[in-house]
Amino acid sequence: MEYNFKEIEQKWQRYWQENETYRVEIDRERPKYYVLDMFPYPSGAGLHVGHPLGYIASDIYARYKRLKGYNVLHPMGYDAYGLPAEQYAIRTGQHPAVTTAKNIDRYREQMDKIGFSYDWRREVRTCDPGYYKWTQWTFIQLFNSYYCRDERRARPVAELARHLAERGTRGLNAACSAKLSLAADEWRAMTGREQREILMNYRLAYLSDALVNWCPRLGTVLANDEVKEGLSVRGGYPVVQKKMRQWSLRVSAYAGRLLEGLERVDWPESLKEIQRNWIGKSRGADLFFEVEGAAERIEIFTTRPDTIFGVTFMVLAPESPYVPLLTTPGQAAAVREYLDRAARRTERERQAEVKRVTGVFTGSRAVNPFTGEAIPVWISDYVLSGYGTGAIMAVPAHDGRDHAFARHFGLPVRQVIDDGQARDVNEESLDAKSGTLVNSGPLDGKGVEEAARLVIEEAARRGIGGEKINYRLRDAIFSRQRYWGEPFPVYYKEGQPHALDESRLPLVLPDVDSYLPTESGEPPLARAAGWVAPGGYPLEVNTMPGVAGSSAYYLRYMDPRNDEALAGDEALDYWDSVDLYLGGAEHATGHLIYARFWNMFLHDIGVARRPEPFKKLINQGMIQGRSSFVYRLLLSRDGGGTWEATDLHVSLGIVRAVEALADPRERVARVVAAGGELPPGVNAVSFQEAHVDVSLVKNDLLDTDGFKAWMPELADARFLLEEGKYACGHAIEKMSKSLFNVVNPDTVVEEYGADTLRLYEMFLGPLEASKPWDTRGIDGVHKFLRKFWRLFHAGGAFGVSDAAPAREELATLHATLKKVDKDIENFSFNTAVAAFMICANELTAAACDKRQVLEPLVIALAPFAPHVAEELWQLLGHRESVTGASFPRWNDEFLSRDDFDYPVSFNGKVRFKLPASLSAATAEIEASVTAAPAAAKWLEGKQVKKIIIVPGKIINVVLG
RNA sequence: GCUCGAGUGGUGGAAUCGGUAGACACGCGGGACUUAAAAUCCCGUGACCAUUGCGGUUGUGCGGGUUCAAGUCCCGCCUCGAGUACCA
Repeated sequence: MEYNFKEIEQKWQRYWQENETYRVEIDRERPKYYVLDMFPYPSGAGLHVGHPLGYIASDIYARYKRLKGYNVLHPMGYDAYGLPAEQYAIRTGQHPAVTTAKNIDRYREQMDKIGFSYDWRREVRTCDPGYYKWTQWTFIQLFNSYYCRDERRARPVAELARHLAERGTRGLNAACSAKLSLAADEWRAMTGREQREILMNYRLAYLSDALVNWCPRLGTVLANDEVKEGLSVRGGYPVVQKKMRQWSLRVSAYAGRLLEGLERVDWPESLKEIQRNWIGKSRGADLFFEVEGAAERIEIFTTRPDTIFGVTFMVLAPESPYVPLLTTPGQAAAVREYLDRAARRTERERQAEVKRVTGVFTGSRAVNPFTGEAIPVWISDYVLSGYGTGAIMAVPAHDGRDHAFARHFGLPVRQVIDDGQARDVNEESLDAKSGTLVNSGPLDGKGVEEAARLVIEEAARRGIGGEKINYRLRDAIFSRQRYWGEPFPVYYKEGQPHALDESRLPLVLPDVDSYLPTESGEPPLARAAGWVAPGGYPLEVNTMPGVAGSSAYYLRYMDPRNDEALAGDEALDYWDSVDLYLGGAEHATGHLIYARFWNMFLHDIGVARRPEPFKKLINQGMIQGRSSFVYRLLLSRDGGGTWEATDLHVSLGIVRAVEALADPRERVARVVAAGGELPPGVNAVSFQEAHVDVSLVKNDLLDTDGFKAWMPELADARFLLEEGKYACGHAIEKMSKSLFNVVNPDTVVEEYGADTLRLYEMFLGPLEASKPWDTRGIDGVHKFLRKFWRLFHAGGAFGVSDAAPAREELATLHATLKKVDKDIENFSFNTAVAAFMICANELTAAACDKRQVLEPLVIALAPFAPHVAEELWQLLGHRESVTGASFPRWNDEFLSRDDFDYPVSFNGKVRFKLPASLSAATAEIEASVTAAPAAAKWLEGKQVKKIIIVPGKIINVVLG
């Protein structure tokens, strides 16, 4: 019987569906394990072979854990809100829900063909009202919470209001947008409206006028992680800074906890490093500078308080609130001109011109609190409004950027730190944080660290500053001016936002007649008829960003149909948190920060059971495309002045040979020699490289008939072959439709089967590595499956022997089981597949058909190639599914074969275990030691526990 | 610029704790079976030298170092990739 993968795979996929084999429920008798994939955005292009890489790996692990006896939660769903469906709606008028549902069906169909063990009853879609009810619910909890720094957790805003009523801001240590100081009676004297305005500064979801990334082409604001190098990540459109009234999440309040939490999770070090840099903790001081002739004090943040005696000027960000307060009438015109120019520039332009120094003097002077010296206050866009206080003290001698500014505007430079090397700080700044203080009055002679400490102490004593820790992480802009997203559960009363009553959730996304902004520039939701809360109050017309729906979906999978809570207590207690999360590293500064923040908040309010949502995380690499090329011959009759195209396509080897020649006549002759017929008068040849659809290419050889049929204009194509074959060129590029290098999993499944696809994706290389999809080599794993199948079908028909296996056969089996077990635990799936291949080769060579050997191998192979495993298991006479949850066979007994005294490890290394000392060694070992006198000498008098030898050579000696 | 990571045959990659470098697979060469093809199986395959025979030399980006022993550890470079980018 042949290995008929098509029949087998359809049969078992149907079986799993009909029997709900992967349905999972809470089971207190068994330990739980939660394996999660990052859920996909269902794009119109469908899945290509790169997408399932992580899904296959997590599926193998989930199946393996089931065999180990765990109750495995392994769900899948869709991040269904997003821009492409909305843009498609704008173009075609088709409702994004229709587009999305269609794409989801296609994704599901493709995934089903690969044989995943998801519990599909738990599927979630972020655009489903039953799902986003809880996204909206969480938003209301954020709106009604503030962050208490003393308790380091979120607390109800109602408690904050009580505190303000009793004691004002005294004794209050809370994350806040502004520096507020308020007495209790002041608070009590306020109107309700005024009080709400104050509270808005504390809420974890808050509305404020913020400087935001506005993308005119997309017609929406974007969060920092959605902008790269001044362009939108989606589409690559320019972004400008704009002041707008927007919702934000107070992620910055959690910066410290987000940083510390990284130490408790098992994530790739590189990913943690990215998050650490993004959170960007820096330790320093904040200091206040008086301004001559003004009541205002300028607050700055510096990491270098030790350089305070070197401050020769100050700089404000153009958007700084100090700017209007400190601009003198004489400078007003110049300042306005500078601000106008700064505001007009896109982020991209601003970043491109980093090296160009620009700025303007405010006319005001500040006073250095340590020297009493008056120093000018400037404005420049090299100071960012979003970091620190948006104002700095400039120390040109010890900061490169300040130095460039001082040089450009002729401001003084004063060295206050000496690193012991002769240098001129007028030429180049000395930025290193080491050396001895000079020109610094009482600090002279001190080291940098000590000086910094003394300045902070002195500032604190005088009430003009103190130690300060600053984070780069900023609050997340949380509203989008788009249609296809969660509506905010918010209405406006007297111009102020109020949270909708929870009983009114979900607030369902209404239909609109157009997905474009209104004439007055309002988001599409403003078009919805009757978009008002009870009482006629207008509802919010912004929608939430993508991260809203993707920040707690892993909790919802635990209890996806619960209408009373995000997830019930029983489910939360049992499933706890995600044990293994698999996804791409590109989400490091987006989803993976927001999800941690969101989860920490849900933990604070008693929903999530752990502060960290994802215990272990693995990044699967990207799969790139491998493009193929054909080479069309171009010829010229005037020595290369003008070229004319031919329909002759030349095989790669000939192209290479011709291109290696410099002389045009030799090149022409080479083409003719290869069999190319050229019209008379041709005196130069060249080639035009063109992408060819990779489905027409196999092992770099072109299917020439298929090529002719590919496009009408190629129907008359002719070929210049090598040994009867046309060889294509290739290059590694992004997998993309326009490069004709997209490979769909369906076509691979069609040709080789799902089990081959699964094995091959794993065999391609380490999970974390980025690698190109290269179909050459897929035959190798397919051959393995056929070989494995044949072990059970030695005489053509199925048949295994119940005879006792030989020692060698058992040794092969046990080496394989051990190796595979270890490799799965280390997520080294490529070497696990290799171990199966070695095993199959050895058993084939031994013509082994013993049940005792083959049966355990079926179990071990089941996580990787579940379809063929099920079929063989059934042929072996079992009724129970080998991949079902009720099949926990992968235990110590299954693996423990230490009783084998074979001194053979997997790579064929020979290991002899010796008793306590060398004197007890066998004569053979002594002979080896004699053959290596240097080693023997070194061994003299040492207690030896173990010696590893190869013939005539000692490789490892373990001392006792 | 700063931070992190990686460089191994013709190719993808293995060597998991410092212990026979190149597992496994592709490709390539040779052979068996076959009227033939497919499929399958066997042998060879880092480079150089020697092949009448065991074999010898060299080899993991470059230059040093530690060690009985280095792809692996240390120091200094080179190249490539990723993240970030005026973060005071």
